[in-house]
Amino acid sequence: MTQKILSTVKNCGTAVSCQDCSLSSLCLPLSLDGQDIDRLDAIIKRGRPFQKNHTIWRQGDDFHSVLAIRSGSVKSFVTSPSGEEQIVGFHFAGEIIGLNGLFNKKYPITTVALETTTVCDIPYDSLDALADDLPELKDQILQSMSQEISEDQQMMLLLSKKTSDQRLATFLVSLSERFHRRGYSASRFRLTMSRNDLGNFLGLAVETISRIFSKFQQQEILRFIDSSRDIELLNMNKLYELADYQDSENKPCGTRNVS
Amino acid sequence: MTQKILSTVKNCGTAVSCQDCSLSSLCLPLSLDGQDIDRLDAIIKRGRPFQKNHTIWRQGDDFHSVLAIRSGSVKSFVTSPSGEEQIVGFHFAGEIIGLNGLFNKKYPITTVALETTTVCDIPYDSLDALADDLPELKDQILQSMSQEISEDQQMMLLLSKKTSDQRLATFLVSLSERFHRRGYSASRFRLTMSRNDLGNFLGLAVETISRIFSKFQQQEILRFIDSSRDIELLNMNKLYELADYQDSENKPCGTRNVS
DNA sequence: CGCCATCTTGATCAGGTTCAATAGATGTGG
DNA sequence: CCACATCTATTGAACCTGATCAAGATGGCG
Repeated sequence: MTQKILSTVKNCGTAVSCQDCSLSSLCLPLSLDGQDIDRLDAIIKRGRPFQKNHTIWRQGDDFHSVLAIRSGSVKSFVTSPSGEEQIVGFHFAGEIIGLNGLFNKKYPITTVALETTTVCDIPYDSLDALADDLPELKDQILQSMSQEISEDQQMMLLLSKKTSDQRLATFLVSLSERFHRRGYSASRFRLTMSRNDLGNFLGLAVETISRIFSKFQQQEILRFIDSSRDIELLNMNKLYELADYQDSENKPCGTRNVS
Repeated sequence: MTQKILSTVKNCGTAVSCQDCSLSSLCLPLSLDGQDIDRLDAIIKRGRPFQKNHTIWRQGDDFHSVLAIRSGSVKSFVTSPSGEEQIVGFHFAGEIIGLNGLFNKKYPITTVALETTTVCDIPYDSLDALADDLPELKDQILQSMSQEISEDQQMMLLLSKKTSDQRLATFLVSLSERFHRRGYSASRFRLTMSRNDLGNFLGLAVETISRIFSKFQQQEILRFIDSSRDIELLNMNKLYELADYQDSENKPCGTRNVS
């Protein structure tokens, strides 16, 4: 069983239509018929890639677009008045970002590319007009925001109640499932964020992240391949056990032995 | 300057219409004209009060209604597979609960009354039908969900980065502003949740909450009147300073000296 | 009035942070 | 292409905030 791994994702080209895009079924999983997709297709702009560390938008910026990530990954964070930053999410190819800026007309978070990242740009004006005509589109947006709320609340539980081991295990399991759902390997992928970002997200110091990775390697729960960013999960059962994870019923089968 | 305090809120009666309800401007701040309000009014059910500790709905229950709280207060929490509970929000008179159950058709959280609580019940079927006709209603729902996301992300920052003192200060400042916005005193109100609930919400042990309240009293930042639930904030500036609060620009003026 | 919940306070403990030093990776220009 | 500079990751040791355990105090409610 050979599964493609994340690094094989390629920008599907700048001239391709939504209908033909390999991400279409993930990107906006709309129940739109052909004609509606064409309309969406017509308003989407495909820009040039963002470089690593490029700020895509800043907290407080006027809302202008929703983006579908075609390849690469980003982090999003809120900044407190005193300048402290809290990463509130990572996003990967096939995911939509910027939706919750729609209704205040301002982006509530800052979003930065973790690596070279290509996106489809869905400008606000056109989206708004389209959404007025298509109730299904609004429903999709609502669905997606509803899911975001649930995820954020799971995150509150993690930050409030879980130990450092449990936090990292939860994170890995959740990444694994996200990749699996999109057709990538559930057990082997690249961590595109730094240890610092990881610690920030999970409410832990960098050093703690490092120590837990070392411990997990020693316990043969996981290992790194070539670099500290390419990870292979060796004992999914143990990870799930540690994580006390919400969706453990849906865990991908046969993930114990790899590729 | 005498402001009504929270305990003076009364159920506005079971026969009153939305239009005449004293909460109408808070409850659903819809830009609905008279006719639309009448339609909403027609579908709202006004049931009898929930007793303290009554479970209004449980995580995973089929979605049936959105509720507008007319008087009283509730807590909402998520439960992890292993049974750990994390309170993700408190809600008071004039607030709407249950919206994010709408699109999975299941309530994603459990909601329990903190005291005797009366609500307006807006049944799902009717709401759904109404929302299809009224794009503004959907926009209101989106707006409200968008705000929830931002609040949850502020909460992530709090749980991940703030000290125990800062957490409690942030909580008090945020409660104060919520009450102020609804016309109640910003400096004196009742904490309807237990120290346990507070600790759970803020990611701290009960004992820690107790100790910080004691410390804050000693520093004359606040005091309790008659009981450990009736609080008066004496030094709002100090609280804001501790809290590093998002909306400190909007803080109510003249809240330093009380009533 | 008395019981059980909730709240407070004290003493000890521990998980995770901080500080510090080293090792490894990445990138740049000569 | 290698040498140097910089950024990122790992590991160790000391420390500290908040948790836990334990014992009273308060108070709401039958």
